Amino acid sequence: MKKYSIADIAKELGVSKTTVSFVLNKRDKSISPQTRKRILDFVKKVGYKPNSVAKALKEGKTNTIGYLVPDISNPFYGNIARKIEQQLDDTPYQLIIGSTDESEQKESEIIHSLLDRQVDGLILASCNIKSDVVQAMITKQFPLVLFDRMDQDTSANYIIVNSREKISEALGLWIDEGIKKIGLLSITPDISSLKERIESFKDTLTQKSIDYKDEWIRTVDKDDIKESCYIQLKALFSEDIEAIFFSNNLVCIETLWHLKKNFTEQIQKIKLLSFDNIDFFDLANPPVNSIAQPINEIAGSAVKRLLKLIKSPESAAEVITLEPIIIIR
Amino acid sequence: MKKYSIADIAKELGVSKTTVSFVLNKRDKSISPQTRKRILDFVKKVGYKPNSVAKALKEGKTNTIGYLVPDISNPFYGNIARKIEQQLDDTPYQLIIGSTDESEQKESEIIHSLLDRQVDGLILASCNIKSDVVQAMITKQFPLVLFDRMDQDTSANYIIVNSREKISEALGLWIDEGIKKIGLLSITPDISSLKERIESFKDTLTQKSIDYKDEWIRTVDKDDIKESCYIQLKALFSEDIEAIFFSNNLVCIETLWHLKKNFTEQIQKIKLLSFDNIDFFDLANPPVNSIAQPINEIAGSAVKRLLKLIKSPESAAEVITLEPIIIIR
DNA sequence: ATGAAAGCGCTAACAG
DNA sequence: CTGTTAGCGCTTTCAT
Repeated sequence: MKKYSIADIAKELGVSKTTVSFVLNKRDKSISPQTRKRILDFVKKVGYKPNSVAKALKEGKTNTIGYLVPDISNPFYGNIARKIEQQLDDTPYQLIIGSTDESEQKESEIIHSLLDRQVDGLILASCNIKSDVVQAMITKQFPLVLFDRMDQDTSANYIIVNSREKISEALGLWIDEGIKKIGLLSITPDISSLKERIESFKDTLTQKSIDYKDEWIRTVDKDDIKESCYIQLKALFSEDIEAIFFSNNLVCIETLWHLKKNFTEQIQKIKLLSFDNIDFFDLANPPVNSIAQPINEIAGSAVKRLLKLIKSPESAAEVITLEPIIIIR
Repeated sequence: MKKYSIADIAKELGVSKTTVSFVLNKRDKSISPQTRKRILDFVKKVGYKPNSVAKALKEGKTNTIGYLVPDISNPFYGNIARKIEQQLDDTPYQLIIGSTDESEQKESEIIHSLLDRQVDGLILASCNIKSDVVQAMITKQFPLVLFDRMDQDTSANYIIVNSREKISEALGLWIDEGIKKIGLLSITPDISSLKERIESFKDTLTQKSIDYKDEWIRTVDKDDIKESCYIQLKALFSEDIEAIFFSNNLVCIETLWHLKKNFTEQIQKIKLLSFDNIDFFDLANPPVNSIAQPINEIAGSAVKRLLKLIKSPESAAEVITLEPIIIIR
């Protein structure tokens, strides 16, 4: 079964490439029904498939979009990938994915590769928005949607989640119950969203006149999560903390593990609230309340915005703010 | 900052495209050092990047490979995706991913699209290996690696996991403890791997002279997991089952949920073993033993085999069998 | 209603 | 050591 090109078909049928191309692209108006039928029949018979690479070269458009995140196997990014795919389902676009491993170097390499491949747009959770590559894309008005992380100094198209109010609301629930000693555990807060969550935590407590000590706000070293988390937890428990807020699910998961292995006596007492939901929090011991990022909306807005940008790359930068969802268990 | 092509560079520098192309592709041998330097400097200055689409058209090779699975947000497929990416890291290849949703129709559409895009190879967890598209790829010797599912009638390149022995071994542990009444819960077993796991279960019990009734082997309807799982569990518990083996993690997770919500009295008694590991099984109540598929090896073998096939597509079909790992908790 | 031909950006065989 | 040129498969303008 050889591979047919438009030229092959044209030759075999004794017509011109133009005619074949017209028929294939439904610019039929000017083609006689007989010719059209002959072409269509032949195409079906030999199972002709257009070569999208050639088309892409000609049209300067590949109908692919890039999706670049720190780690595609992280459920948060994985679920968004899935939703993006679904959004793209009835468009001609297909997704190229990449994981950066939080390495700026790797991010830059992949972006370059994606750009060389002429992707039509990019959805990116960047580990450094200030990097040359990212800044260059923005300057050149390359269709780019940033999510999950934000840089205040950089005006661009963002999809961000407003953590402030929901964090305040969720903590308020505890405070209403009479809980006073609330700790915070975060992974090294080197990206904007984590910092914001920590700020919101502090602000909420201040605003609701709940005292807290700086020792109750602790950071887990991201290069040694297990050990570091253990140390921080020990510190928190020694202060008789009643409840812990986690700036993301990584530390919370680790904490659940330590509770089971090393702090069983705490399980009945401690209350947990994590930013970023995972279904398993429902089954955990103790159950974990969470503030879930709206995966569907993030994916939906990102795609919608990106397709718009691909159509009109010069449209003004826009920040889309989404609300997370509190899940009480 | 305009976009430069090789032709532009050649013109600006008063040399020919060939010269530029040679320099860029390190076929420098015949180019004078001065010319080379001039070109290299200019290229760096204007930030020239080759257009891979044009290159792909010319060379008939896109340096992309497809990864098509039922659901990229499923941790099993997500983790494999990640590992594949890592394997591909120091090759020129990039991954295009897709989710089929277990729909043959969707699978076929995406495969067509990938083929039109001239992907150089495909790693596929097919929902129907007997389908026309898949069979056509095999016939045409398109570089294809199948994993996770197998069709006995189809000779092709497979990466499969040998569930038999480890299932037998893991069940043996229970039997040695004196456990006699073991049930099985599976999602509708419409793919080869699930069927094999169920067979292994039966064979093991028979071989070890452990009686079981057909009512202890139950199927959860995949279109209504929650409700159906509840019904099947009720049936199992009414038979005073002591332990349950799950053919994959989906049903096991659902069961953990039901145990917590509807069968709390069973939590202390029941033993669980699931095929497919997730880290959370460690934290679950009760803890879940599991038989983990060797994610790294699957990804590694798949990539290795595929790259080989891309180089020599006519090489004979090969079935690579990997061993899972028992995790006791 | 149909065809000829140019051109997208690149590589490489061939010529000089 | 460097340039000319054809061609990858497609779309599209301009002729006929």
